[in-house]
Amino acid sequence: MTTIWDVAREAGVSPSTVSNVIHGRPVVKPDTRQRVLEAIEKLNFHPSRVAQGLRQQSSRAVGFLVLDPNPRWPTDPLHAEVLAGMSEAATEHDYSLLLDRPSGNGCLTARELLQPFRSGQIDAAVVALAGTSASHQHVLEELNRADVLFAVLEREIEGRCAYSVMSANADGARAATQKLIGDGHEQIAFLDSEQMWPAIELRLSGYRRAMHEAGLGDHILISSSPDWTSTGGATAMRNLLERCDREGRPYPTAILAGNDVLAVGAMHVLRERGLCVPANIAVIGFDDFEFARYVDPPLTTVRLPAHEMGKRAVEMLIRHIEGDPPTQRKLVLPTELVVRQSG
Amino acid sequence: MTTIWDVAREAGVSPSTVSNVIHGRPVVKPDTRQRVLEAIEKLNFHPSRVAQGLRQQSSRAVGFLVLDPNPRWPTDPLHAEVLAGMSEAATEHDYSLLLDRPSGNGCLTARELLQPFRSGQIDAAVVALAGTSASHQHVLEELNRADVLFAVLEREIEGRCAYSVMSANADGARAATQKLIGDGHEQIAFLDSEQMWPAIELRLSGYRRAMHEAGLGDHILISSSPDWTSTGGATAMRNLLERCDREGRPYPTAILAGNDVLAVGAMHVLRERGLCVPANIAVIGFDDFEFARYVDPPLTTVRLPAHEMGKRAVEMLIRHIEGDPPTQRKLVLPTELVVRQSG
DNA sequence: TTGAAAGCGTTACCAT
DNA sequence: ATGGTAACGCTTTCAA
Repeated sequence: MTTIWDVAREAGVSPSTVSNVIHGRPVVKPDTRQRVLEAIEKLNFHPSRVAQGLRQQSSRAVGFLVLDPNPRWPTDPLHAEVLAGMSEAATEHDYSLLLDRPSGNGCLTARELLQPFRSGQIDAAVVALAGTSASHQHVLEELNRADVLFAVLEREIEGRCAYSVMSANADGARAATQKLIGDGHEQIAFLDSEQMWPAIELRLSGYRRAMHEAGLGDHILISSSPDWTSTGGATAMRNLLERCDREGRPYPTAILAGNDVLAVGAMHVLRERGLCVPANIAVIGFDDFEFARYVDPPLTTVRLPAHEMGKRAVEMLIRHIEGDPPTQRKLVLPTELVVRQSG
Repeated sequence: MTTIWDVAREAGVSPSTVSNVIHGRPVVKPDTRQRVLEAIEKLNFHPSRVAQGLRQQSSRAVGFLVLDPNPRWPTDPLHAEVLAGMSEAATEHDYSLLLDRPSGNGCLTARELLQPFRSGQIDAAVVALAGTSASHQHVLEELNRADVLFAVLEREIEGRCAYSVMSANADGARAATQKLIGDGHEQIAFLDSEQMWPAIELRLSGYRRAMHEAGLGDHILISSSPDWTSTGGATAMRNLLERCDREGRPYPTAILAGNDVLAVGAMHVLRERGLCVPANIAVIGFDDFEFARYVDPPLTTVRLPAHEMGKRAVEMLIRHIEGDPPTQRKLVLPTELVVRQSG
């Protein structure tokens, strides 16, 4: 491996000078700098980030800590979009991005959680929570107690080095529900999942609120998918219809799905049953993922600024690391109802 | 930061002994080990991966080097699936996963490319190429010359530390085309993209071959999307139809899309024009991404073992790192035609 | 403006 | 079975 010593020797200077050149410190005389740069080029030298990390006690890397128990989480469009945003911000600031899914089957220890921080792999992390508020409370407490730097997605949080980046989930769900109510719907069902997730609690509350506000509290109807896949969404939809059949009550005339992936599965089942969207049942999704406008009929949905969330989260963390901590500890980005044809 | 020295002091032993315990070396006496483990627990000690990396000249990290010029690459279902597979394998072997998209706007230098290796951030990388064979040839040469360990996706490669993990793209495309021909289609168009990509060259060749074999060489018809999004696929489809209109020739009766994402956009346009799939035009996709079975009509497509490719690639690399290099330098995984209803 | 040397946390060798 | 110590490659004083 080529080291800073090799470069120093080649350029006839000391390692300190090479270091100064690398970091663009203005102390070096122009022609010395020139000699050093040439040596670097000639020897094809890259400073060891590892040695730098050790010496400076900082890795210039941020982690993506995904607590989702689903090992295939990167294929979830929302996660992917967040990741893309994170990657963009990291690249811009010359930070590395480390993927960190704790091997834990869900119930992970504080040790596991803190390992990447404590071992110096990352300076900070963006945390994607899974489970109910209650269940991940301890995770946040551990992170806070450990005094590590992190940003949580879709969840409020206090703490010395804690940031939160959210979107207006409740508002979005409320707006979507109100839209349906405005269209004359009264039987509006919500599709969520047994796999809880902070944003879903908020979306659910927005739906509930809108229903109550319209005096439709008695019509609140929820069906849960086993997971966050389209197949799960189909299952939830089927269960819902069967429950109505069994209880002899009319089908809902509108569905608000916890996300677009679920909505896609639900629409598939409706088509199977010969139910027409939106004529027989209106469907609204959540997230506005890439395919929302390409399903048939094009999906009305609540747009979530996922890319921006990832980007902003990383930017906040990097600013904090570089000694210019954002004063805004909590960022709430707007959602927007995108009306297409499904509802 | 808690160091190995703190643990040593707490347990009343030397750092070397602590190190031996950490690595489970059988030289330590059981009760010494016990004392050390207690100290580790008590002090909440995590060995610094950075220091380990420096000392052992190995980071226990693999990189995902994505040469795709699209910064939103993680949202591509195929990339996401590969990433999921990589993540799974990395986690299993206690390796970290580093995301590495060279900031380069496409034409990246050898320096940039090798930086993560040379700087000790990663021990090896999975490389997702973009562009034509010719255009990325130099990238592979640089990697080979630098003697770094890597696995290329969807591209054959020779080299001391080079592996390749492919799927049977050409076979898949050929089978899909033959299926269409068997169904009586003669006017079969292929949708590709100006953004070339190794697998697409193979898919295209499979299509061409099947057409020629059936004596349909004159009917080969290709329309290119500007990118690999559904919107691009829609554009390519529109262009194709307009070209037929302009030239007064009949529309193709079948479409083989370069991937499912493109197929989705294409089907959208067909629906817009009142063309019925598959009655008027059959559509076959490629990849079998999650939503393939949920579009309307459910998409016939060629399944690609993307998850497994990512997983196997990382496994090969790790075996090589750990001194047990796989003898098989090239892995070809099978594709499979999944017949649903679109074609 | 440049250089010498200590130290970041760990491991591997050589002693004991 | 355990301990002392010199590296690993870099940055950061401090001195020249």
